[in-house]
Amino acid sequence: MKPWYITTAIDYANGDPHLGHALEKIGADAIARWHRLQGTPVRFLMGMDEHGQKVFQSAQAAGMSPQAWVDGISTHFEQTWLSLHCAHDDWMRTTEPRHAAGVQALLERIRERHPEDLFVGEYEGLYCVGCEEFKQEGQLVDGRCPEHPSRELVRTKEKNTFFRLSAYRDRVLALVEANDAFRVEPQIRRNEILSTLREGLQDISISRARLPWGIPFPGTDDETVYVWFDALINYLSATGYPEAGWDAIWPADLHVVGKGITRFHCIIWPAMLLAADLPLPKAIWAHGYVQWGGAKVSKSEGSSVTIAEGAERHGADALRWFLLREVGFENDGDFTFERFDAVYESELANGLGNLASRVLAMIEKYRGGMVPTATPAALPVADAAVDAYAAAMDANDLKGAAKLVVDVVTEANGHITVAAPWALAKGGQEAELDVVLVTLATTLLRLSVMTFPFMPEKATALWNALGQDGTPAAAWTNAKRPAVGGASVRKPENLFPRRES
RNA sequence: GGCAGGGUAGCUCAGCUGGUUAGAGCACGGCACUCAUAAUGCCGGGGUCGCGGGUUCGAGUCCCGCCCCUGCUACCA
Repeated sequence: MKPWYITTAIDYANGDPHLGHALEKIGADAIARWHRLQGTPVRFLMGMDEHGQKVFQSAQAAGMSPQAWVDGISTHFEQTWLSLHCAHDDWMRTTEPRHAAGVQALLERIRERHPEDLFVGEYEGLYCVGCEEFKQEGQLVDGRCPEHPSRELVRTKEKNTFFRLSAYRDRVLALVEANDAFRVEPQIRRNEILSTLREGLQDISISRARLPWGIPFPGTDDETVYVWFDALINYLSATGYPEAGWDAIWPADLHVVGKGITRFHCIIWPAMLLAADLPLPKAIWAHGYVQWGGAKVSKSEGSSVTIAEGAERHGADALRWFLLREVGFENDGDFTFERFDAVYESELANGLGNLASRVLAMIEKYRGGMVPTATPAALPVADAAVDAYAAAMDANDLKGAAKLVVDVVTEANGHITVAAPWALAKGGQEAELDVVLVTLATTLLRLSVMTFPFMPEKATALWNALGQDGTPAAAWTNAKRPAVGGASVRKPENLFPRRES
């Protein structure tokens, strides 16, 4: 059975991972876990983009070989994602031989199927000797390189191989308009892509002369593949392409990317695949950015919170929860410690954590730790939340799904007040008390399943506290029809301890 | 400049095709309860709905103008 194949953008090996990267990986991980929750085999790809001018320069500046430089960065990124409980199945690095093989095979395939789409042309631009790279008009300040204002820019010509992107404009436009086999989401991003396509496309240069740090361009002496063209292909090369078996994984079901790189994923990448006569990914999801006190967090130089600081505050799962619940996976959102602390305390410590604590304590106190086998009472919000949650997760509405979790917690707390189990115990109303306790335990079981994609460690702790073995990783049927009657519970350490202060 | 999306309580946001006193969560104040992580539940204070016109019996919700914010308009990655 073909796995459900999800990818994140590969990060450029030229700096440290920051919260902006983290949102993407965590969101994609939550989506991957949601599919696994339903028993679907999933393949989750993450990785690193390790070629290009800037990497080469950074390595030189650090006095290292490019490979040693990217080796260190790759390890650092992967460890960071693992520490945030992102459970990828494959870690692709564009400096791996399997990737170079995929890139060259794809180029050769395009040349074979549509030879007219690859042609030699001349690239002309303003070259800064200080930076050793071409500058765009928009990058210039007073007609000079902002990094080296004392140097003259040199108008230079370079022979490059071009990809006839313009030839695919109509087909890509039709696909994006149809929004069926190839979907661009959310809609605001789709609209941007549509307007870009309607304005028309230019052919793009896809090779670089004089840059040794890259994949050799097939059929040339000294050219390397332009880093973006190379990078996009990682999604395909990670399937093993062109080795047998790649089509058991490809096409991707979802590429998760940042809103800043939709042009590459929604226009260039499908055009490349069309040129190669290969299937297109089913969907692209472009998330927004994390801001730090209203300012951009990405690309800045440590002026904002680090991932380590964020994870240390209340734990990795709490950081995951906050990013998906408060920042969100569609629009931009703000990260502040004030907000993080407030959400942690109200929703996790006082909300979910305290609910688990009081319910488990009552089951221990009134029933010796055994969940009664009575039939649970209906809780309208919780019962409806299961389907609503599934719909939200299917739509990548992680914020909405998280809100449903909070709604269920709120309803359960209200139910306790109304049912007053302590009064039932005092009055000897044993049957009624059984119903209340099994209803609450059932709700907790549901919550442990629903929170698993967001907070896998905490969800598992709750699952185990309810006497369940293993993890809720594939337990969606238990959310729909939870059965905990007869289970032996044990109250765990506080799931979400309040902060000492 | 063009295109797109926004500007609603201290903060984060809901408000569909215009209609009774503009809503939620957090924060804040009061009350209740005791199973619980001094948690929870109930009640309450708090808003010129960016600004100015207009249409209408009636506009946060439609039209015009203006101000402000964000993104896309780049072969940077």
